[in-house]
Amino acid sequence: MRIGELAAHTGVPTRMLRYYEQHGLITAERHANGYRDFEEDTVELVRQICGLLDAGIPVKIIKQILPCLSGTDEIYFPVPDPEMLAALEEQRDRMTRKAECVLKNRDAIADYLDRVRGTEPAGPRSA
DNA sequence: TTTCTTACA
DNA sequence: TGTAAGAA
Repeated sequence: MRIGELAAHTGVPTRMLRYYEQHGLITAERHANGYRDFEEDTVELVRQICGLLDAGIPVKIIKQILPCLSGTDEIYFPVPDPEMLAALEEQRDRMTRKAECVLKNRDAIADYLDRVRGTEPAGPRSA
């Protein structure tokens, strides 16, 4: 599929998709006219990359764990390299802190909404 | 119309 | 990341 379609399927702007490709996060074939041709699988890959990026993981690290991403959301290292493990531990901690912050803000917003709406309806909250 | 590259804000 | 220009 072309970049526009991939963008439509993933919600990621073409600008970023080209950026991902530049950094080797995703790959694409080329049509005779120069247009990029992405595999169907790239849709899932882009979603995984987004998740990682949203979690605050730098492209540099993503490049390292990319070959360890299975078709789903598993991450495994056949041969753990100490440097990478250290980087991953740091990322894990950052994600933990970020998650706590997100939860905190979610509750604050949910609380505000409940009060503004008067009382009854408590919006859908997972936890 | 859509995409390409390069470059600036 | 968004947007612009010129070409295919």
